[in-house]
Amino acid sequence: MNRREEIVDVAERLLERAGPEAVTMRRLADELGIQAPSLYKHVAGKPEIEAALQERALQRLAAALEAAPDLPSLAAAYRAWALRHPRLYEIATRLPLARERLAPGVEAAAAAPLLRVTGGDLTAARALWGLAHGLVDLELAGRFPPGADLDAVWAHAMGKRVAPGAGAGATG
Amino acid sequence: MNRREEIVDVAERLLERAGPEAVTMRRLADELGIQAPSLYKHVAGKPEIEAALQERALQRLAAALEAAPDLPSLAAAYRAWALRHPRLYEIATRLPLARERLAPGVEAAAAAPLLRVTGGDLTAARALWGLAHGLVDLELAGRFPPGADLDAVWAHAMGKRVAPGAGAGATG
DNA sequence: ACCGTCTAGCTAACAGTGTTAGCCAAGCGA
DNA sequence: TCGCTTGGCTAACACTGTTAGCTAGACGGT
Repeated sequence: MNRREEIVDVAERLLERAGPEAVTMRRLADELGIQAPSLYKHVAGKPEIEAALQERALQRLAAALEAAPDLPSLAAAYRAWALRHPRLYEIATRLPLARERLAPGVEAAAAAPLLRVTGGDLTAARALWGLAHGLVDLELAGRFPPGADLDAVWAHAMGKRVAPGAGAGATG
Repeated sequence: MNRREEIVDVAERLLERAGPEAVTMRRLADELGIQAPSLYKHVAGKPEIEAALQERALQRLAAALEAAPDLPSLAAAYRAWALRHPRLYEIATRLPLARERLAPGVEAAAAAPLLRVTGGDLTAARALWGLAHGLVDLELAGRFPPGADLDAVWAHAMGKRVAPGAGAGATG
């Protein structure tokens, strides 16, 4: 339908299949059978495409966390989604949030599952987010030594809590 | 002395003063009064420069953490250094570790302060790193809402621990 | 049926990126 | 003095995002 959405679709496929450096204006145009400058008839520039991808990634992440009933399963879901969609996770998380371009409610929707698990405690939810994000980010960057038992790290981190009154639980 | 080190020096200054997108081969050459291709007489390519910067950043971070006696002051030192040197922190942490190019001991030196604070517990140290890194990374990316009380988040996170038997402590 | 306008494509071009090839002057050891 | 190595140089290539300007076709109004 919308050519703009078509462009973002292609960008998302390209990002997941070939990595961020493959998401190039000319490559996008190729994939659509047009020339690169024609993209600018539908999109202001590459940053706008990236912002659209970021919004999608946040929505996907939020959807993946929605079903988790408690802290351990939320942690597992968070990590699992990030590992399955590393490029999307990166773009969701590394890019400074373009809050103006972002459709309203997207940020809140992504935050909701964390807040639910901390019983509405905002500070605890932010700490939990930091913890989960940090572990995932370091794992994705290959920063833990090759043999590191990350399941144990997650279990330890979530078991020792961050959220008040949550129980311990193995993750993988 | 070594022209190679001179190049990395300039790269570091440029990175901190003008941001990563300013660290360009031609800009580096300009700063040294030579032409860009001449850089390749001393350096294999840009990735090598980035690896050298990453190594430096790790050493600087390790030095900043060295003096911290306990968990709360370590957390404060970690956050303070990252906020004061956001570009260096990024390059230390975002780049996949080029372990071969890295001088031996650098990684261990950066990890040591965390391990000390967790009483040698490797799993706890990794969880702690994940927590600190996640909080810092999200803060640097501007991902917490404008009014968020991050001091409280740090206090909560570190107070509720991750390391066994550490006490609570305000951070800012 | 014609006229005008808007849409969505096109080519050519620009400034910038990392990088390679090939030339050349200066220094230095045998 | 010869020859080699060092560290510069210019020119060029393939790539990046982006702009200007042209044009074919569709659509609506008179």
